[in-house]
Amino acid sequence: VPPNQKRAPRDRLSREVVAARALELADADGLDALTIRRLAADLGVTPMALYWHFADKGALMAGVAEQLLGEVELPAAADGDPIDQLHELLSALLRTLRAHPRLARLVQTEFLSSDPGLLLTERALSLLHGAGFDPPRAAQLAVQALSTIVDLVLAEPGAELDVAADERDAKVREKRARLLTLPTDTYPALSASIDALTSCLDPGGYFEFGLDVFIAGCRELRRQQPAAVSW
Amino acid sequence: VPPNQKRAPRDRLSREVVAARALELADADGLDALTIRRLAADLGVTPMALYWHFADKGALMAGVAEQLLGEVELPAAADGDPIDQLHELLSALLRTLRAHPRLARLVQTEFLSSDPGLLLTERALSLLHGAGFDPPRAAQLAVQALSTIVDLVLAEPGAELDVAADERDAKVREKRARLLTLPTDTYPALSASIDALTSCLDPGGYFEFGLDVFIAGCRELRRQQPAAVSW
DNA sequence: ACCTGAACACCGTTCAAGT
DNA sequence: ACCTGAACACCGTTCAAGT
Repeated sequence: VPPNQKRAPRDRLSREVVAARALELADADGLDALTIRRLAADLGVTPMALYWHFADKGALMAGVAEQLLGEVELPAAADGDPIDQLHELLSALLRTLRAHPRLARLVQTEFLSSDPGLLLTERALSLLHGAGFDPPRAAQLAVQALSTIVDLVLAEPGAELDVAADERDAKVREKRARLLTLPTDTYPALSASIDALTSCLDPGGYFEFGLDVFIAGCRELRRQQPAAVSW
Repeated sequence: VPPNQKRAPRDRLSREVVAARALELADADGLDALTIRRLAADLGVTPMALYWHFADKGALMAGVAEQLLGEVELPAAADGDPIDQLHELLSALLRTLRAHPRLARLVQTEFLSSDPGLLLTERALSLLHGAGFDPPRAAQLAVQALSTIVDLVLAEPGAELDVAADERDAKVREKRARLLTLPTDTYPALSASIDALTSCLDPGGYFEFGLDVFIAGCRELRRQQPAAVSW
């Protein structure tokens, strides 16, 4: 529930201001709280006003995803190991998603629905091809790479992204409490991992390690690939 | 839209039959089509009847996830390389999710909310600990492993799991058509990968490769870990 | 071109009541 | 214990109308 700051009283709407406000709203209260009607009220306008700028809710969501992915600072094209460059590309995406963790879930399905998303995919794809993967494998790895980044953000221990910020602590405590009731004889490893599953002492290390698993997998599988072919 | 097969006329409801029918409904028409009211109508009962068996929709969803994860055939505990065993464990999950791809998205958030999910997590966790990862890293990798499997199912090219089965082909064609309009000079790699992004010639190979990336990453990072400690 | 207003179909859920 | 019935608050969206 954000401070109901009405925007500048009576200027015109546009795709950009609608998407930008939607992004703020979802940042604060979560994706599920982002409804046409709430957003319209927040913008001081009738729900139907939004339908002038977006065909339907799906288009609005795509617009929000576009806005978000537009914030990713694509690293300059360089030479050197393509897998190293992929690592940097994914880090750039990660930085943006970490700034808007509640929107990560949305982006998951919208990488191919806007220019910034397509550009990101293009870069990943081209780097993986440069690394020697054939077209279907490069395509698969590109998608999997982006998904992995999204998942890391969504699964950060203790983040609880599906509730509003002020309910987070309560939800974490409840989750911990439930895990603490588990019988330690049937769930020994789990019982010993409750802390690690419900809080993140070192977020930097968490994200680095998660990204490294994927990158290490790519490096390893590259060796088993035939030499690069042009497509 | 499934053939509206009313169930046996007037027997009692139970958590199990409700969850089972919900699973069938979501299998056929997708998760978004699984509403309390539709499910109730399908079961020949008032919406409110379901609230006797489940506290709210979230609990119903958790029940469906439990039903689904209960179908996973956990491999017998064995000795041998723990990472090999993890591979088998993940393959078992993959088999179940491939049989119910539209439910994969649901399962993503419910691994820790039912016995079968907890057992799966426990096994993964314990194998990763056995492989030499410290508790926080083992916990992270366990979660990441399960997420990776889910993502592979969700992202299978051409699956289009968010629409009903009979709309799938139309949606794939539309997606292809949109990608085909992209300028090939700014999206060269993407333009060359349209087939790979919209259809899966060899699903078996797709899933095997996707799983291998993760497993290879685990093997690689294990070397950089200190020796196993007990916790 | 841009927005309002009223209406529709659908949703999850509460609360009281039936058997 | 198990289910119904009526009601409420909220959704996305259509359609006609205003300026």
